[in-house]
Amino acid sequence: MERRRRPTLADVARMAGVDASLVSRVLRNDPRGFASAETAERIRAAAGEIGYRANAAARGLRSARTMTLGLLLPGFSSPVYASIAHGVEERAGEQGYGLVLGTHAAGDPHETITGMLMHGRVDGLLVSSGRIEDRALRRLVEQAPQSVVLVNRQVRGVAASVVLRDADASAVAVAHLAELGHRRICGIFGPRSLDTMVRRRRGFLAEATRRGVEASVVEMAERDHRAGADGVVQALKGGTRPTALVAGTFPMGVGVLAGLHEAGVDVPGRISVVALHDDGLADYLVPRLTTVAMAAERLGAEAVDLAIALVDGADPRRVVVPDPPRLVRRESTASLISND
Amino acid sequence: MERRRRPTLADVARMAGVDASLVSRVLRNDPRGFASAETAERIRAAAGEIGYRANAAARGLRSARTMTLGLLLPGFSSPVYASIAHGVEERAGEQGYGLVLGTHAAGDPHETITGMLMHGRVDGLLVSSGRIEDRALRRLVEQAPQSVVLVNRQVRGVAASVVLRDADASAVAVAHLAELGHRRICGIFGPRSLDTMVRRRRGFLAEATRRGVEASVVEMAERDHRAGADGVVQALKGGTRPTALVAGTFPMGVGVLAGLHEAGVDVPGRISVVALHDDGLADYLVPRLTTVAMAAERLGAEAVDLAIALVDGADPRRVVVPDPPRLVRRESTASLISND
DNA sequence: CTGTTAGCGCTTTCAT
DNA sequence: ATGAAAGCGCTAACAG
Repeated sequence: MERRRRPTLADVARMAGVDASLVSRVLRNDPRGFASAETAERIRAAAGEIGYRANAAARGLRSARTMTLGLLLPGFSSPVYASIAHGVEERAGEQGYGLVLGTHAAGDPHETITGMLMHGRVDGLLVSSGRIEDRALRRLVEQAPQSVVLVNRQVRGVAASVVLRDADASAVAVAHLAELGHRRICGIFGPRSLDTMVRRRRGFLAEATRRGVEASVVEMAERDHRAGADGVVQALKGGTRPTALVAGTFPMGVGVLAGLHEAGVDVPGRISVVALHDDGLADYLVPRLTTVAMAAERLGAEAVDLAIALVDGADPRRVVVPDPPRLVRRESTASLISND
Repeated sequence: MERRRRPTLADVARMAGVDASLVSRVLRNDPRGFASAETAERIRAAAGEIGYRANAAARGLRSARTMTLGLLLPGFSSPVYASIAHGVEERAGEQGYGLVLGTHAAGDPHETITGMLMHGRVDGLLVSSGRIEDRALRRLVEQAPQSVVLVNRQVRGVAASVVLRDADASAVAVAHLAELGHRRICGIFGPRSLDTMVRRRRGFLAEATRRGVEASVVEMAERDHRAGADGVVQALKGGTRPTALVAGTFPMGVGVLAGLHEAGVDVPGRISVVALHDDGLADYLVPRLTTVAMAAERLGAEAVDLAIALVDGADPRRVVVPDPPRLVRRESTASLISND
């Protein structure tokens, strides 16, 4: 079977009886080179007929722009990453950018990311991963300061980042519980090596103090289902006997529910539970899980905008997505009926 | 701030006192051009010192190979897609291929995919999505028969595809339930427009027949949490009074559990539940969900291998991942204690 | 309004 | 074992 050659600019030019450069300008709507309406039409018709598509490599080589962004994720497992990826993809598409995905489930993460950037495969890189060490990131940014945006993370020495209002999200959770009458609340968070966790924890403690609520914190090494379930054991073991639990991530919230069920504790009868970050799954848990929704998709979108701005020469900056965290009340929280 | 130019082959060549073409050969270990050990060492040293990285666009332009594969997904939500993506990413990495991701959450899916291929951004395309219509796929394959691999899907007229043993997975679920003594089983599946669903349904009915079990089927328009929960209502409404339910997907299984809880039906006391496809979440549901695990990651890996083979000129073929579906017994299934 | 020219950085014959 | 030269397909500067 003959594999026919992909049509090139020259083919279109020949067909329309004009020069290739004119075809290039017309097809890109280059403002510096208007063709007569008639010629333009002829060119477009020719291009359409033979199904011309500009070769991305040639274009990239010439213009030193790939119109592609890289997104580095730790994996696809967590719903937050799924949301971020979705937001990134959508916004990138709107802006005419393609998306190269890298998870560093496999191989050396630092090699993966530097590779994408250094080979010129992408114009900018969105790094949304807690697993890459701060100093690797700083080194990378030294080499390519105009190309790296941190997503859902802040690192000293990296000037371009986008984060959510994590502290406020915790505050919303605590406020909700306090209004339901809870006076002893335990927060179960992930490791302090993640700055999201640091902010959520800080917001949690601050709001508790503000409201005169007794707060305790359990710190887990991970932030997945298991960490939530294991965290429950620790939360119940202490002498504080909390009547409400705040889970630092959505998966932890799922684990907390499972852990409490395992321990024979009724939710929300005896203990109320709120998780930070919302997900569609919440409606199908038993009981339906009350959450604090944050704008994870917008986080991705803002990161894309920032990355493109950097590529265009703008100065790096730190963005906080302004959307206020929003309580999604379901069945895992209830008024405290004193049971001391 | 001076943005220093990225080093090129010529830079390395100048530094090592040789020609650029030699540098190219040495750095790629081109078998046709051996340099003396000493020269090669000098070249490598120079490249290392200035941090030379081949420009992907130039390389792609010249060699008409991008060393990049495209993966089209409907989204990141479902755990199966997450697994497939993970398998694809890992295997692509091992083979030296990059990965361009496209979901068609945004925009016209057909445009998204043809675009990636037609602009020469990718050497091959893995399509793992039920949302693209068969005829769009056939049209695409006509244009680029050596570049498209269907993942977890088969379409008439598309010769390259990789699928799992869906029918066998259903059979494993039915066999398990039959062995526990269940004689009336209802399967809740997604739409018949998805060939995975057709195969799972067929396997379900075949195994039921083989074992002399009374089987009924509920067909839902979707295959997500909600479809599972809604499916339960239908399953319980009929006169068949099943003692066990098979959910066509993992999310449906989650929904089934939720729906049964809502209906006040004890699992596994009154009804047993099995879901097709496994996920880590299963251990954190109430009750822990029994599943049939399929090799979704390997599905992705096999798709990558097939795509690369096609690019290298091999003939398209249909692959069935041989790994047998495997029962993961948890708490949502139990022996039938007669309750007629 | 349109054509000419040069060259992005690399790989690949073909010489030597 | 190494070099010279051509060119992948496109865009951009400059002419006209």
